[in-house]
Amino acid sequence: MITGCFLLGRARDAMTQEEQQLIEDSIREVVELPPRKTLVRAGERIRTSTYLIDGFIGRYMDDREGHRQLVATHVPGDFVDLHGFALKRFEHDVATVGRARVATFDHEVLARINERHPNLTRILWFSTLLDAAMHREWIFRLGRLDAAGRVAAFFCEMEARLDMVKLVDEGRYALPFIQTEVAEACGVTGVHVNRTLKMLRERGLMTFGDGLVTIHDAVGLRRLAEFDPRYLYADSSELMLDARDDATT
Amino acid sequence: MITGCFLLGRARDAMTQEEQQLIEDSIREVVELPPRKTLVRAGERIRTSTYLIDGFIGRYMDDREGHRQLVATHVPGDFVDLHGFALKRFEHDVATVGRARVATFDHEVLARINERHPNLTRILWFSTLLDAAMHREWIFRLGRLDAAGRVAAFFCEMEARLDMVKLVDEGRYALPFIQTEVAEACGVTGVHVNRTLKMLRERGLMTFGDGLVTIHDAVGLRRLAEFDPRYLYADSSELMLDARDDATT
DNA sequence: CGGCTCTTTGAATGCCGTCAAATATTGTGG
DNA sequence: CCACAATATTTGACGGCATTCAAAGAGCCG
Repeated sequence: MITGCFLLGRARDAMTQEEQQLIEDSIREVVELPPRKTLVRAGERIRTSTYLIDGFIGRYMDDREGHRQLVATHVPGDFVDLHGFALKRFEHDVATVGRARVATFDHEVLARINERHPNLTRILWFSTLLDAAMHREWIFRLGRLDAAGRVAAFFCEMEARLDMVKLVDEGRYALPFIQTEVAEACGVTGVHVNRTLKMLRERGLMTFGDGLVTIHDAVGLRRLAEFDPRYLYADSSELMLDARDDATT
Repeated sequence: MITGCFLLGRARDAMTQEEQQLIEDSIREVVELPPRKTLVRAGERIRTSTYLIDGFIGRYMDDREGHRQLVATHVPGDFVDLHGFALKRFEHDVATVGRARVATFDHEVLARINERHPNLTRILWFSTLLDAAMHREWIFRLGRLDAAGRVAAFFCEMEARLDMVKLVDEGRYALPFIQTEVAEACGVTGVHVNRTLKMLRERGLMTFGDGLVTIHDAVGLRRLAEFDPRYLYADSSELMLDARDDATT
């Protein structure tokens, strides 16, 4: 395994041995990226897709005054730019948060997979649908929750997603974000994130500092965030098997 | 054409004659639905997908107190539940807004398409990616725009999407929403939507009442909304052709 | 040590939510 | 067709959460 990491982290269970091998053989190269390195700018023609092996990547949109909104975050095991295969252009920027290691795939090989491997295509499709499910959850949070709920939800989601790829150790996980970046994800100001973190700390729910998150009261934090991890479809293998039922019917 | 409407509205250009026919032959039935009819509830096992021929459909999530957030809206020509084919369960409800007419597809036939028609599969995949692009735009709006910007953006997006399927006549289009529903889409209260609409009216930007939207100053409205329609990929046929380039390379 | 970035805290402003009530519109049954 | 209820729209007053502006402290690196 040249990636040195679970390829397609969680989707892996749904894939056959050959499919896993095929994906791995399709990698063009593996690259190390520095922090805050922009991979794709809005409007550029995209010819490769990126798989995140290690580190964190964000998708950003700017308002007229240049204020950023983080519209998605990616954790190790995410096929970050898979949708670029069909969209060809993004309406947003893509950049690393901390340092990251990624594998790149040319669109020609994805086109070949699309052409010849319908089951694998569906798994890839599924992984882009997960992104959409997370988007919907964020729409809900930004529309209905106050700052505390949003910030709590952000850390709950990161915990749940990182846990799926074994990057959480007893409620603790590394997250190379600064408070301003959390703010950009939650649609609040950095100052207010700071106040909110203080409140979460004082209530004994969680702490965040130096790129390390520690969740002390997962139940309380999830209640504040109205967090229900089902939207992450952690039991995706079950669902994909369901899908195979359809196929053979 | 039994649907009496453009099938797959905008994606149609990217499809061959046979592909269009195949989709049409895959329809199980066409159904009329009353206003506020729930099609799918969160958590239910989904076995069919819905294509919206006529009317409007929304996707809803509720907070703990029962307040709704509209996380997506669908206009005629949208393949509303296509992602249900791979997800099998939703984390939200799906319901009509006004009355609607839909076509339903069994997942078995979608599985067959997935299995045997890679190009058509990619087009369907693409259409789910458009939903995700719209989700991202809404995340940006909810995170960065004030109430006026969000409400303006809502009407701008509806105008642009309905225009693609020829449902806009000189800046006027039918939209069977009440103010509360606009509020649920924009993450503000109904009362405040009312004030915002008054302001938009007084500034000569647009009017909304009795299910009819009239845009008087599209440029001004779009500026207020920071609206750039590129995220809707209206030139999708161009992009899909690009994709075919990859395939034949 | 000095400059940089990040975090933390305070004070004042303001946008939007909540509560409340009046008006307008739609729907229903007699 | 009217009466009445239910639903939508509109407007006002008040309060609170979050932004903005400002500045002080903390950590890091050359």
